[in-house]
Amino acid sequence: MTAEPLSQPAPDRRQRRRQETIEEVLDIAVEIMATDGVAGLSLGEVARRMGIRPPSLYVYFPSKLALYDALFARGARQVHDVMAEAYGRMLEEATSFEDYLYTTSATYIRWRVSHPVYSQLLYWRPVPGFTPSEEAYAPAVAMVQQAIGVFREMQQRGWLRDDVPAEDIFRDWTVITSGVSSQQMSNAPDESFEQGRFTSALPGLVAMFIRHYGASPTPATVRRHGNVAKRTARKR
Amino acid sequence: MTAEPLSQPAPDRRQRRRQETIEEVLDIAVEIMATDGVAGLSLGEVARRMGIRPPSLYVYFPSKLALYDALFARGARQVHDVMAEAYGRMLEEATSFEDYLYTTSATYIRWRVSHPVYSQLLYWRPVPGFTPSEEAYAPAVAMVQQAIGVFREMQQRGWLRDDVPAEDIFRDWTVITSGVSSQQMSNAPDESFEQGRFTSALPGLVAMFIRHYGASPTPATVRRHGNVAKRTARKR
DNA sequence: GTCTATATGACGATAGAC
DNA sequence: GTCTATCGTCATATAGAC
Repeated sequence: MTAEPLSQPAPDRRQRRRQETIEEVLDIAVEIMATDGVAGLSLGEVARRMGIRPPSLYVYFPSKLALYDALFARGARQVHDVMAEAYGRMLEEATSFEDYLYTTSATYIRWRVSHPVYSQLLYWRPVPGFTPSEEAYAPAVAMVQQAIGVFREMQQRGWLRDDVPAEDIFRDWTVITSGVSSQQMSNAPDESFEQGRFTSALPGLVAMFIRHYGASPTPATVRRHGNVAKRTARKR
Repeated sequence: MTAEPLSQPAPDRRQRRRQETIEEVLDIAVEIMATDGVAGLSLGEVARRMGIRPPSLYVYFPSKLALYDALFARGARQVHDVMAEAYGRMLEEATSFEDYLYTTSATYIRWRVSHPVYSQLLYWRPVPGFTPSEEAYAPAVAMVQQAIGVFREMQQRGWLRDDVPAEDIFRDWTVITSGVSSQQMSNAPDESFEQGRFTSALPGLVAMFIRHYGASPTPATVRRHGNVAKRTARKR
């Protein structure tokens, strides 16, 4: 019948405090991986930078692999959220397939090159013995499904060829986006998205892709979504 | 004045024996990295599999990083040699830019997906603190220069647009080849080049690339190198 | 060139006191 | 939830005998 004594914080407050500590561990882990490599993460170094002793970390993570899994989950959720926002917004705002494709893929590539640690953990699997759990991986699956759904919508708008399955067109586009990200991070990791020697090739690659996969607009499409005539293939 | 005693082998023979041991170390190191990850290589495990003790390895490599450097050099030289052969042969045999581009890039991607360990070491740098020496890196530089030179030759043959620098066109093409390699190794590393879900997209990507960067053949070009009319952009 | 012995240290993880 | 103490393992690397 009495209120919670001050020395025993309410469960939700304790929970929140715990979550804050977990976030701090993840932040510091990312910092360490940025300098020592993804596989160079060590619990001792995390504890040292937090000003605690290594065994205390086991209150929050049962093992080092569990920490990697939490990092994977965090990265997958972040990129999912960023892309879900971009997909949704551009579905409303895009005036052409070129507009849609450039904006969303620039968002994706910018995230990857500005989060190289997550990018390596999520896409390159450099940690021996670590495989992400199904829960951690789920946002990545959702992101792909949403992206394919948007490509289908593009086909229905008449912005995209519909004689090829949306899955295949999307697969080809992932080759481009992952190629730009990979080349930029491998060859010039210190260049920003704006000045990168590979990221700056993106507009040209979008144009190439649309010349191949873009559909000629019907008059109805033009009326609904504006003039996209510039996308039409030039005769050589 | 006397011949070399049997217990003191001639210097060249000793040298050869030494080189054989070095090659064995490299072979076993690759085996270990294939299962334990590139960063999971350990000298103790190498020694165990060779049936020797860890200190004996220091006769051949002064440090673990030196071993990584030798592995990098070996991989860079291998892919250089494979590609130099392909470039040279296709310069003579190719009947079209499509023919040239598909064959050489298939060679490159096949090497990468069938040598995932070297591919990670050369392109993803997963080892904390390791940077390849200039000598080890040299074949990679030579390979890029040769490839750009071939693209220039393609421009002179009239197979490739010459209103864009060969360097830029080649950069765009590396985005495609590294994208296919990266996606295939990340998402389905156990699929072969022939049946891979991304590698099998290569012909379509070649077609897309040529639709954008291919040049219309002049009559003289056709006379010299055969009919390439099929590469001409279709009117939509 | 190979060995034994050893220096030196990090690592992940657990037990149990407070 | 944090600590001390510790276990067990493995690592790279060196010294010096044979």
